[in-house]
Formats: sequence, C-alpha cells, structure tokens
Amino acid sequence: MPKARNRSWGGALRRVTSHDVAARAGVSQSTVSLVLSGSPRARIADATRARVIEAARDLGYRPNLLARGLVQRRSFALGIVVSDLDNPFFTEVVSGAERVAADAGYGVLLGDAREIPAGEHVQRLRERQVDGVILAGVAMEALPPGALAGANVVVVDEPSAVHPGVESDATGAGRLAARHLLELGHRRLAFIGPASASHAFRMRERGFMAELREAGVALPSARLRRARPSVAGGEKAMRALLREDEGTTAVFCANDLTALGALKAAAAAGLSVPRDLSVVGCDDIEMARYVTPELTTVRVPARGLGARAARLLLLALDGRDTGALTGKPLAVQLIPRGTTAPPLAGVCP
Amino acid sequence: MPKARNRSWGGALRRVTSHDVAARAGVSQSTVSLVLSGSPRARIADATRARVIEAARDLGYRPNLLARGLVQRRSFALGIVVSDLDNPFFTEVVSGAERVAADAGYGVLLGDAREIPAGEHVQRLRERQVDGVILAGVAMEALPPGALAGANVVVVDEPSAVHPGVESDATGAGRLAARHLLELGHRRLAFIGPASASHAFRMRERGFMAELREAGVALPSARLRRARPSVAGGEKAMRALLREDEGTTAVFCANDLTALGALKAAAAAGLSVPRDLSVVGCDDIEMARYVTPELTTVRVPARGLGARAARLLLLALDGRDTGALTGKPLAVQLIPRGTTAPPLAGVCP
DNA sequence: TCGGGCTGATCATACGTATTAGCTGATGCG
DNA sequence: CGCATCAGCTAATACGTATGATCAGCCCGA
Repeated sequence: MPKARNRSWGGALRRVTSHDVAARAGVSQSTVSLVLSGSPRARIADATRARVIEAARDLGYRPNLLARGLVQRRSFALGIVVSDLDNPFFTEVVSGAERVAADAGYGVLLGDAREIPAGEHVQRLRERQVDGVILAGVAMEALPPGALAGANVVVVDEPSAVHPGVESDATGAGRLAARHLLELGHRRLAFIGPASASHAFRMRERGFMAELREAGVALPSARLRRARPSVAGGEKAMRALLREDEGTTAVFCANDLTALGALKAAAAAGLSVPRDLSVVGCDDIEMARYVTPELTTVRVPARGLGARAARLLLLALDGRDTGALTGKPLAVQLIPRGTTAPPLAGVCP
Repeated sequence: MPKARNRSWGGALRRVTSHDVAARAGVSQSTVSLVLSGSPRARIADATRARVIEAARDLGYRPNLLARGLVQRRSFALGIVVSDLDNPFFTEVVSGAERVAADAGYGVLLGDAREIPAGEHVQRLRERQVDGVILAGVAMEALPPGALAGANVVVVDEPSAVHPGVESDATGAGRLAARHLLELGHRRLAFIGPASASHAFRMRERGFMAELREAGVALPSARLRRARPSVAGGEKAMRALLREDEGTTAVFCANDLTALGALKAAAAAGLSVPRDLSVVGCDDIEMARYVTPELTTVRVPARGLGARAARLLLLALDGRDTGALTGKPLAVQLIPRGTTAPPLAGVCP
C-alpha cells in the first residue's frame, strides 16, 4: 500500500497557515500577516496585496486565533456566567449579550453555575484568556476573594465598588408592584422571595416594603415567605402561606417563576385568581403571557441588560470611556394583565 | 512620585507563567510543565514535585490555555450553534450540552444563528480551534458546502451521511400525536408546521401523515398550513385555518411554540379548547405546563439530546468508539394534558 | 575498569501569529 | 556626486506551553 500523500481521512488535515499563503504568493509570512491583519496604514504595494489576498482565498486560509491571541494577549472572546441557565430570564440575558458580542466579532464562552460554582467558571474562563467576563445572577459574596482581581468584569444587577455594572431599577420594580396593588385597594399583602445574596432580589423586596411603609400599610412577618426563586419554590411557599394565613388578598413574587409556582398552588387550593387572590410577578419572561390568566408583572429588560453589559465590556476593552453607559439603571415597567384585580369587598360591594 | 514596582491598577498585571513558577521552585520550565500537566507516568522526584506544586500555589499560577492549545493542537473547547436562542427547546439543548462539556473540563462557545448565519459561526469557531461543533436546528443545506470539511461535528436531529448525529424519534412523535387524536375520535384533522429544511420538522409531519393514511383518514390540503415555527407563526396560521376551513376538530402543531400561537388564535376566535378544538404540540417545553389548559404535547428530550450530542462529540475526540451512542433515536412520549378531548358529537351525544 | 541501565532533570524546539527593527533600491535635493 | 528620505519588503523574535532528545549521575555486574 503506497503511503498516502495527503490523508483526508483518519487523521487531521494539516491546517493551512500564513506560511502556506506566503509560499504561494511568493512573499514572506510577515507580509501575509501585514496584509491580512496588519494596521491599515501598513505600506504594501497594491499588486502584492492582491497576490496575497488571492493566495489566501485559493487556499481557504483561516487565521488561528489561538496563536493570534497568544501574541496579542487578547483572545477577542468574552465569558458569561449565569446562575441558572434554565431560568428564561438568564437565557435572555445571554441571548442579548451574545448578539452584541458576535456582531463585534467576539466569541462567547458560556458557564452555568448550577453544577459548577461561578468562581470555578471564572477561573477557567481566565485560563482561556477571555478579555472580559459578564456575571449575571451571581452574588459577589459567593465568589472566592480575589477571583476577579485584575479581570475585566461587568456585573449584571449586582453592585460592586470595583467592577462596572449594569442594573435594572430593582427598587422601582418593587415599588411599582406595591403601588399597583395598593391602587387596586389591597391592604393585606404578602411577599414571596428568596433569602438570597443576590442584590436585585433584595432591592425588589426593599422597594416593595418601602412603598407599603410609606402608604402606612403593614406586612406581618407571616406574610413574608422565603422561597428559592423557582417554580417549585414559589409553589411551596404559596402552599405554606395559604395554610398559615387566611386574610391575604394579594402577593408580590420576587420573580416570574416564583409567581407561576404561586399560581399553581393557588389553583390547587381552589382559589380563583384574580378574584380571590391577586398575584404580581417580576421579570416578564415570555411564559408570563401564556399562563391563564396572563400574569401581571414588572417588565425587566433582560435582553437589554445582557446587551448593555456586553457593550459596556467591549468599550472598556477598547479603553474607551464607559461613562455614558454606566450609572443609570434600566427602566422597569408595570405590565398589568390578568392576575390582578381589586380585592373582594368584605361582604357586598 | 516613585515608580510603582507592581502596578495593580491602570495596567494589566503581568500574568504569572510556568517560567515564574520554575524560577521560584528552582527548576526548569519543562519540569514545571511535566509536574503540572505532564503524563502521570513522568518520572519526577517527590520532593521536586512538591516544590513545584507549592510554588505554583504561592504564585497563583494558572496555565494559559491558548498556548497549550497552540502546541497540543487541541483547545479543549467545543462550539454549539443553534438556530434560535430564544426558543426554549434550543436553550435546553444548550443547557444539556454545557453541563456535560463543563464536567469534562471543556469550554463551550455559543453561537446563535438568527443574526449571523450558521455557516459564519462555524467558520469563526474553527478559527478559534474548537475541537468539535454541535449543530442544533441547523439544516445542513443551509451551510455553504465544505464548511464542515475535516471538522468534528455532531448534528442534532438532522441526518448526515458524513457526520455522526443524535436524534429524537421525530416520526414517532408525529405518529403518537396522530394516534392520540384518532383514538379520541377525531377524523377532521389539521397540521401546522414550517416548510422547513429542518429534518425533524419534516419527519414529525411525515409520521403524522403516515399514521393518518394508515388509518384511512384523509387530510385535505386546506388543513395543511405552513408557518414559521414560532408563536407568531402559529397564531397566524391558525387564524388562516379558522377563516378558510370550518370543520376541523383537532390540530397537530410541529412544535410547542406553534401550538401556543394556535391556542392564542383559537381563544381570540372565541373557541373553547379542548371543547371546540383539540391541540397537540411537540417538544414539551416548560411553558407547555403553564398555559391553561395545559398543553397536550409529545415530549422530546431536549436536554437529553444536548447532553448526548456532547458525550458523543467528546468520545469521538478521544478516538473512542462511538457506536454505543449512535444509531438509536431518543424515545419520545405523548403527554396527554388539557388541550385534547373527544370531538363534539354532530348534534347531540 | 568499563559499559549498560536507570532515575531525574534540562535543552531545544515547535505550535502559528504579530510586530519591530532593519535591509534594499530608488528618488529627491543641494 | 554625496547623502538623506522613503516605499516596500523581510528577518528575527516573542507570546507560553508541551515534549522528544539529551545529559548527568549513580549503581551494578562482569
């Protein structure tokens, strides 16, 4: 059997390199590099430039970004770590960030912090030399100290003295929910949310409470329920609330998944929403429009947060001024739908 | 102002390299490499090994995976390109793949084919030297010829003579839906699905049609509606169906998003589901359980597909036998819920 | 005494690119 | 004619790691 010259199967093809292009164009490798990716002010004769480009096209040359990254000390990739890839809110954040990163020619490395802790993901991403990292839904305290030292990081909905951040108006979200329910006439309100280290959750709760306080409405501790921010968590918390408390007429949930769980539990208990109970969520994930009745919620622009985080990161990498993008929280908006209504009057209207 | 020795701000820290570790441990760089990532059978004295490990720990050494990838010609990363990152089905596929890849120490590069075509994503991923690529929801014909030449590719739910694939039993899904509706007594059936190049969609349709044919039930062309596989597409198609056709008692939609759209249109037309119309979806995305009534659908294990694709890819990269994982489609399962019921009898039961 | 085998480490090089300094010939200028 | 300038290209090197070849001892058997 004769030795195969160019085995196209059973072994990796030899990648075509800039040296191959150089040989075919009759120039040096440096020239190829200058033509194909050098600064545009490089002085190359038009004829030479054309020969190189043609040779590259003929050979199907593709630069090796690992090599480029090694010498430039930039990988033109960024990482994004989210707390829960199964939460539609975070997949929207990812989706928004992916789009602007890809448009800018950046690669996107993904990390889901459910199985592997966020700190570990950050380590790995840094080993891969990503130019920056976006953290969403990850509490800073959950990271080992120094994990982010010297890294370009943008945090979503989490305050940081050292890293720039992108945030939604979480306090405002809580206030909007409270005001909506108060205006409908509710006075016996409950809150379901996580005892989470996550800042956004804390602020939604705080805004809700502040608005109640300012309206002179009290929220007894029995109506403050802790739950993991998932459907199952919301369901469980709602069951407990219904068991231990009689008079609640409206409940605000820290996110939509929780609210969906609450709706489930309410239905299971034979309650009719919004007649017997009003429910407000937060996030406005797509699902919120498909439950019946449709979920009243506070819209948080997840895709916008992701996109803005990516833009901020890219600007910072270019050493550009990031002032214009930082500072002002993204606006949230109450979306009144079908799960809220005035409370049933005591006996008769 | 004295010159800062080690500026920790205002400039990138010099990364600590294996040379630094070598210097501190009093050995050569090669030794460091052998200790930290050489084959375990490398002959290194225990004392030396300990010194190196300690030095690495003290300095916080992290290997540069770009450099490693360059020399090993492996990046230990894989790419995943999906047709639509906003479709929960595909985010589940991604989620499943990410988990097994991360567990195996692989990085995951993400590409969304809505803005940038799949072929372009594949090119970029190959420039980044990913070891393999997973394609989900991407029709092979949509790729420029040769885009995958010489690459390790696993396709999800798309047949390929050249690349290994992972698939669900799409024909079976169509058959299950048909059988379910037939058993309930429906005879005037409709189908809503994309005129898509995607194989899974075609097979779902084909299975549905085959089952009807074998049962001697005809499906007139007015009841075969084309729609983009999204909520909006389903809604539009359902509106058209209701406008142009009177007698339909049940409809099978090629995926759940389409079915949700159909439900929307039905409700808008004043129809009561499942009394006036039965609807069956396909995928069993999480949303399916939150509409009211809950959507009857055929469960396709999205996460399983993603996980299996990743496992298959990793096996292939190790040159291991992939036979055990390939071949048998993943089973699908009818999930009867609230959107299907027997048809209303002609006049009176 | 010599050679052979073994252990434990190092030397040198390659991976594919970007980039700086330098080379060559031609042109301009006094 | 002498020298500086400049366009257009190349040679050489660095990026940080992995790895095959090599080497220094050292012990042992003949």
